[in-house]
Amino acid sequence: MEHDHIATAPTETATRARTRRAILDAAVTVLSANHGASLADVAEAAGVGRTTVHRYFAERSDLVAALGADVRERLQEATVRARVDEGPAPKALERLCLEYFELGDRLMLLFDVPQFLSWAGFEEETDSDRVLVRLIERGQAEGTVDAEADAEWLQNVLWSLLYAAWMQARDYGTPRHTALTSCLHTVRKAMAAS
Amino acid sequence: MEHDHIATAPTETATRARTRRAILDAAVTVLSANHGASLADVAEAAGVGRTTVHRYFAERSDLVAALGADVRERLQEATVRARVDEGPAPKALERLCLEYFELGDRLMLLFDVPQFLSWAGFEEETDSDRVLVRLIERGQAEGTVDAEADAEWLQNVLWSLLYAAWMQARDYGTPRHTALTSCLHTVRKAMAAS
DNA sequence: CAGAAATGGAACAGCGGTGTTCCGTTGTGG
DNA sequence: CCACAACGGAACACCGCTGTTCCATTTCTG
Repeated sequence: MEHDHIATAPTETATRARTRRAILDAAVTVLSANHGASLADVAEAAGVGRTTVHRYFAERSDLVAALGADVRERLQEATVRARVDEGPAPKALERLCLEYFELGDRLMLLFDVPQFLSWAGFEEETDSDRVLVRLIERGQAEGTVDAEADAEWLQNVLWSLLYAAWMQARDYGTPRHTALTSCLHTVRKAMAAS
Repeated sequence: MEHDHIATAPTETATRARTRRAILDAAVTVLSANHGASLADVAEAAGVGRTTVHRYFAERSDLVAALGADVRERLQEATVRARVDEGPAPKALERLCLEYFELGDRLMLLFDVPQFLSWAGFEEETDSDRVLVRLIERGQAEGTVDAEADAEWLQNVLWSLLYAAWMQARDYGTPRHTALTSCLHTVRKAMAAS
């Protein structure tokens, strides 16, 4: 046994950090396109040997877990950037959409492979999820967001529309900017107070 | 070789028709829950031997193809039942949502595994898809549906929301009726003329 | 009830992905 | 420049799924 990839305390080399990122990024691309892709596919996409992938992530589940952690981290950062507590709720929701949309393929993983986050993070509800629900509830209290709809449902609506927009940009040739604009338009209408 | 499962002309026995349905139904359930499920899983869910599954569908791809055909057929029937050409577009859209929602797990397959339909049916756009787009365009011409949004985008919106609603009923404990009501509410708002 | 239809299950070979080991090669940093 | 870290690739055993064959058993049907 005696794996050298656990990367514990000793300052992880810059080299290692780079290849690690390359693998994770490739994994996002490959796995978001095909959930059942083999590790060889990931390795090839990362421009790395299959062995090396195993050096960094002993088992497939380890890669998935790391992927989950990575996505969750970026989600967290995006949430912070959106400054959800500032200004009217609808504007904050737009900022949030914008930031989340930038997550790109990682968005697909979040949606398609709930195991990624539930498992890896163990927590069913991400921090970001809670932030989003609270934002919606704030809007409902403000009277700027539809209070007739359940906050959790509206949360799902937002995710679904983001997913739809990204898929439209990915599978159909729609330019990302166009898809995002449509998405924001619909989100605005769907969430607006009645 | 000499397979007896091709089920050509000779009036398919009632028995065979029943087990065939059992397998297809089980496949919908199992595969919608887990795309990578084995044929043994499908067989077990259908209360049938793995051998029997292969007797009806020689290869996995044959099962998938039959599944695609089945789903497309039901989609077609649902579309007819919705009488999309009658009355104002928004009402017709609601009827369509209602019918599509009843497709249940089959909905997930439609969404999650586009290959199912694209492949099997070979046609990228289902008949039902075209009907939906035309309905939306009719509404836009009538002035009863948001004309600022692209019809194809609104089509995706409807599918996404249906998906979200079904998922909410499936994964979270939300009663189907509640989920459907929320869904219709949001669809109405999202599609409404601005 | 007898024959045919339909099924279940065991058993088998083949395939592809996985996880691991070993060793030779590259390249990075002190 | 030289030692050590990092990597690539071949090779291996293992496992689960697949597709197929064969035969015994159950279940329709005339």
